[in-house]
Amino acid sequence: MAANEDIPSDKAASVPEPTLRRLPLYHRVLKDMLAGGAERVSCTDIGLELHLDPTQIRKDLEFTGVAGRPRIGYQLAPLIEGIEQFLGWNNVNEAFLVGAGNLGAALMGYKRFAEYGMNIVAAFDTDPLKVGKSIGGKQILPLAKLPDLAKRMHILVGIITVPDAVAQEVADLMTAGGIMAIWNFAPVQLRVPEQVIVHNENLYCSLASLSQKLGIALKATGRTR
Amino acid sequence: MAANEDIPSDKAASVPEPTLRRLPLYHRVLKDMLAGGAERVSCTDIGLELHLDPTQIRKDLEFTGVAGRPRIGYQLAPLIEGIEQFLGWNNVNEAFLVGAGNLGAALMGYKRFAEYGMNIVAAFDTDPLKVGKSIGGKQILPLAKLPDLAKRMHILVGIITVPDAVAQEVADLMTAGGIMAIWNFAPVQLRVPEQVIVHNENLYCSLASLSQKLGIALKATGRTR
DNA sequence: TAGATTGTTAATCGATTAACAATC
DNA sequence: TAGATTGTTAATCGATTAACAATC
Repeated sequence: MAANEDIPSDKAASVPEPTLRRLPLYHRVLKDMLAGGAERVSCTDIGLELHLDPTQIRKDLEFTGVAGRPRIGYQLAPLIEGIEQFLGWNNVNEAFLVGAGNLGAALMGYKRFAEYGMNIVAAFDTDPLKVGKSIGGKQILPLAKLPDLAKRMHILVGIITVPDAVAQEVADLMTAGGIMAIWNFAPVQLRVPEQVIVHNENLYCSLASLSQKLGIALKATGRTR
Repeated sequence: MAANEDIPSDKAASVPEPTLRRLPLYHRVLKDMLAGGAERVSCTDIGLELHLDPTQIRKDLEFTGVAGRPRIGYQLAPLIEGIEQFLGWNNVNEAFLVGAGNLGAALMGYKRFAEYGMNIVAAFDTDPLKVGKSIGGKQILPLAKLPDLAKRMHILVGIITVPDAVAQEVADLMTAGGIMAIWNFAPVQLRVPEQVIVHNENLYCSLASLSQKLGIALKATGRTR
């Protein structure tokens, strides 16, 4: 219990989730400003753009290790670079996507994922009509080949965009293939070995929050549905 | 400063966002249990399923107003009903979706949105090749018609699945049509009148969080990319 | 009865916000 | 110089977790 050292990796591990989710927002704003010809930026400027508190932004930016200068603000270019570095966007992760339906195709078409540190290198499906074709320049392969290929290519990220009923099965194939992080779009609680990171993108949960707020707002203004 | 009354609408307005996002998870688990023939459930059971703390679940469920009984737990059917009631899933909101690309098509295909209180009634696009067709039984109409139609049909929810560059323009059309809540999938900060609720579904932000965690995990286990 | 579970109050934890000295 | 902005510490706020009496 002696020390509470600032081992860098420990520090990185302790980044608050909200900070992690705000950094990409700053990144985008900063890029826009740079494109607009600016060279420097203050937290006040960013805050105005995103409706966020400048102090919070300053605290978030501190995690990147990029320093600003009092009265001057931050140099745009190094700050952008610092965020990219911190979020690991320079080390691109290769990913396999399973489920070449509409959602899968949409993700395969997100050209800018590569800029954000992820590159979908292939897709998998069980539908014989889809296998063999390609979307956005990425081949669709038979699902059965996933574990072997993942191992051979050292793929560490898997994206699940299949119907609920088969999501667990797909997750099993992924972990069998050595995949360490799963981005799961199926509204299902996946059971995976504990070292595997799962990120659930459950649209029903987002929707619930949105419609509950709308309900409250309508009630407040006296409207009814 | 006299009282701090428990006006129901005030209470509803103060539901913590995390609670709002967990309730749909409970709902799904409870539905599964009901389908499996169970009649009652304890918070311990739910917690085991979702890897969540039973006390937290109990606190969340309290918001719905459904009471459990010590030693017995909650009756499944009334609890499910209570969550649906609380989240407003009985009052289905009609929604317009703009951007009939892959992502838009995927959302139009989510058959179960209706169960979760939202029904996409039509889509809009500017692409003449898409206008006039339909996806999932929903017509694709020319974007220019949105404001009028939204007003006439009293549509209150808009979903934006267009490319970044035109998202603001679409948001403007939506607010012009009286839309009160926007579910925005474009990674863009929308400027809207302050009474309009915006929910950003920024996949880049989710991705950032996932890949940063993966980076940490790899560093911890000594692996490199 | 004994013990599991609810409902609720108190303690902890972590993130946001405020305050302010340092400084360019 | 004066004043804006950073960096950092302290205060506040809100959510999670722990504790425990009530009760079935």
